[in-house]
Amino acid sequence: MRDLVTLLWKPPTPPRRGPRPTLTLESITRAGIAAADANGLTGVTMHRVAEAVGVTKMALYRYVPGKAELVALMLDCAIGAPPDPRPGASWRETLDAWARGLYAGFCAHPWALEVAVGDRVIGPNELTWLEHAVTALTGSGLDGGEMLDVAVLLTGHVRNLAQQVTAISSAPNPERAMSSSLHLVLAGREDRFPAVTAAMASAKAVEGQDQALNFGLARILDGVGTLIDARKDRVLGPPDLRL
Amino acid sequence: MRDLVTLLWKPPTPPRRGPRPTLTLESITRAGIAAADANGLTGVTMHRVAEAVGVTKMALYRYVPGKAELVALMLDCAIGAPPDPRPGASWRETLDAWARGLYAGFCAHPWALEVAVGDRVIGPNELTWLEHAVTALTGSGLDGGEMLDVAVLLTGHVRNLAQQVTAISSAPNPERAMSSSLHLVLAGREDRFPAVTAAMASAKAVEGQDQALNFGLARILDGVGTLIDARKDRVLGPPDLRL
DNA sequence: CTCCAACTGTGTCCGACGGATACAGAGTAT
DNA sequence: ATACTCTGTATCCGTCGGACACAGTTGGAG
Repeated sequence: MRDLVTLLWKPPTPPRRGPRPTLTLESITRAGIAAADANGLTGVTMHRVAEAVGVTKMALYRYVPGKAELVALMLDCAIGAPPDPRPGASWRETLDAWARGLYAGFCAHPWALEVAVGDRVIGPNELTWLEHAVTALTGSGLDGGEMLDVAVLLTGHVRNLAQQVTAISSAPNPERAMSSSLHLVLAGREDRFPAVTAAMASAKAVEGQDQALNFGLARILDGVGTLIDARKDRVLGPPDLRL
Repeated sequence: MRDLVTLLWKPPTPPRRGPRPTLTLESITRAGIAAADANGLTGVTMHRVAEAVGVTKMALYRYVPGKAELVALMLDCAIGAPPDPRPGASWRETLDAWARGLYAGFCAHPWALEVAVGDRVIGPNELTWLEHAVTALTGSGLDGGEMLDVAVLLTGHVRNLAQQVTAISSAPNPERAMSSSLHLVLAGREDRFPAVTAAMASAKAVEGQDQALNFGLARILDGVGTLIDARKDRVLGPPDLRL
């Protein structure tokens, strides 16, 4: 059976002999994605996926070694390729758009959040996302490790926020939801958690669902900006203009 | 059966009649944590946990409605209470220590990372962590929503980094690992991902495992600091001293 | 053209797991 | 002492991932 690295990175080669495969890796992956979008990751069953593409469960194992590999394929396919950056844009603009694009992708496929964790083989689409982020920072004065760290930082924020938003929107009553379970638990215990209680009261409903995303993004990019400025200061003297 | 909110928030009340329960919610939770620490989340089975505490699988259902609730209890118990902040410390110092403490907790229980996602009932320990973060920011000039956003931002970064580190340390050869799978995939494809290739080459092995944590933490706190300064400027005029 | 090897999809089987239900025993209140 | 309540157990079921053997199909070698 083909390795996961091979599945992700090498184009599928049709065999020379025997009956033609009736399925495609991509059709299976698409079916899995559809199932996951509809019913979440627990809704993705070998049986269900096979049914969706019109074969028996065991036929899938001719294409994929197991469910874990299928899910990995689904992840890279669902995330897709990053959009081309606007030419001439600053590193900040580019990274901002980059992060929002990733955010949109995760919001469209909430199950991907549960999958994109831990030690896993990175797929071509995912690596292309990383490539774009590093490219945006190339020439900024940061070293390689710092560029990768920035990408990690942004990814983490995006994933965290996407989690929060999908959790809220999948709640029974998304309109009034705004961390309803937090309110529920906080009720009657305000004395034990005064700061959180005050913060929640002060936050009211002014927070749109994208507010936290914007906030964190601005904070992170501000922090990166000060680092870049500091690097430039050390090399070129005080800067005469800021972003 | 007791609700998850009740299990998390109300102390267990021994019943009035019938035989004494041989188990404790806490002993079961501890056994689950031990199993998860040893074999990961998939290693946590009702059967195994029951075996560890010396009863049959079904006996656990007298204490816990199901596996999901058990895992929720395990999470709140494993995270534990946050350490008391050093009195007199600045908001930045406090949040820095806060984040590092959370990081240590997640590193000690990597399975918790897979669990602390999505829409879930928050437990007392987890809420206390949040309370401490908001407390550190009280009086800084940020409004409630912003304080909560900062906590979310820091949590996301910590979780992301803990994920990365536990993935690396659980790899077959942690010494040379440093994103070994990335190297593996990148080999022979340097032309397709030039920026990432260059960044990895420039990053070499100088990056300690805590480097990315420190980097992101510094960036985020820098960004928060500039916001706080901006708020103070607007209210009090230009500040005469900085942190 | 024939035969063989390679390959595909199917049916059947198994083990692990989460959970439901019925039941027997233990202990307390009356 | 009796009745009631609660505990732990044994048994059963459905679902899921996966192993395996088998039959049918296809293309290349003789």
